[in-house]
Amino acid sequence: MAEARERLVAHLRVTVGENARLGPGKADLLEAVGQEGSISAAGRRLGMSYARAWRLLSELEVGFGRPLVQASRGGGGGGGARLTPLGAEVLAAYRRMQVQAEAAVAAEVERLRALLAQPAAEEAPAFHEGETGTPDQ
Amino acid sequence: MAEARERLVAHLRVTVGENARLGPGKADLLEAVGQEGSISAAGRRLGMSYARAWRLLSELEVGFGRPLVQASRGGGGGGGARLTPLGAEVLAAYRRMQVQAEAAVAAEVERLRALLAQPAAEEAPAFHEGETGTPDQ
DNA sequence: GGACGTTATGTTCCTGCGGATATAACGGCA
DNA sequence: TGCCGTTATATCCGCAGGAACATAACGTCC
Repeated sequence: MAEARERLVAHLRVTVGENARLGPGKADLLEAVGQEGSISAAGRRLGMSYARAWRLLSELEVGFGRPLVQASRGGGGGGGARLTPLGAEVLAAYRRMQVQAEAAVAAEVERLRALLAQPAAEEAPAFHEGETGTPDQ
Repeated sequence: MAEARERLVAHLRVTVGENARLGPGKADLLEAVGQEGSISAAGRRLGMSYARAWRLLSELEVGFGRPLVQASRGGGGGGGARLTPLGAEVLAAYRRMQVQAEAAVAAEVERLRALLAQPAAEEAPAFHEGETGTPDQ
């Protein structure tokens, strides 16, 4: 579900507040944390180090002003992490946006794909002329 | 118009063919080339080196199988570049997708922005339990 | 013919980012 | 009372990617 990112036709990155940026990577990470119940397990599943996973979540927390993940040390299994209500809400919102954006874009992508398939159709070799709108600056 | 990229709420990156990836950076570059009539002038305007601008355009050409920009050396003003019909079409399609995606996403972004504004509303401190779905792997 | 500005590459240097590693704290559990 | 796996940091290292620089070719204009 995270590797499918390679096959998405449209990748979406949204800027919510001033510093709160959310893209496919952090969305997948939130999802993995919610499913695995652990930051380190989520990192392993996504092929990233715990340190990086933690840093990404920390960036989210800074950006949103409060934590999207609530973690605990010690205890059964050593500890764990789960999404806060805010975290779950943010993840769900991102997934909805992703679906909507992909739908909104599908037609144009299809057009582009068709253009890409065309075998070039010789274009007039004429061109040039030095009208450099605003030369140096 | 290129600096406004910082203020976009939704950044869109589309994958058209196998290797043809198009995001805000290359879209702005295509636009600048079309307006300036020169790769180097476009690079200057976007604050990137000519080498980088050329490399990005080359990536596009490889990805789409044929050039989106037609350039010429020598002549009045030293040479120049203009968008091919394909290049203009691709740029226009990307701008349309960007607008549509942003519209499709606007409502959810507004919801998220509202969540971000909320002053936290104390959340139940209860959590934990060690159900590590798929532990190591 | 020389100057000029651009295209078109290659090469070298530098820096930021990610990965790996180390360490400490934590708290159920055997 | 150790043990264990996790959270939470800090530090160091390697490398990819960008910037800067160098060079050559090109064609029009003076």
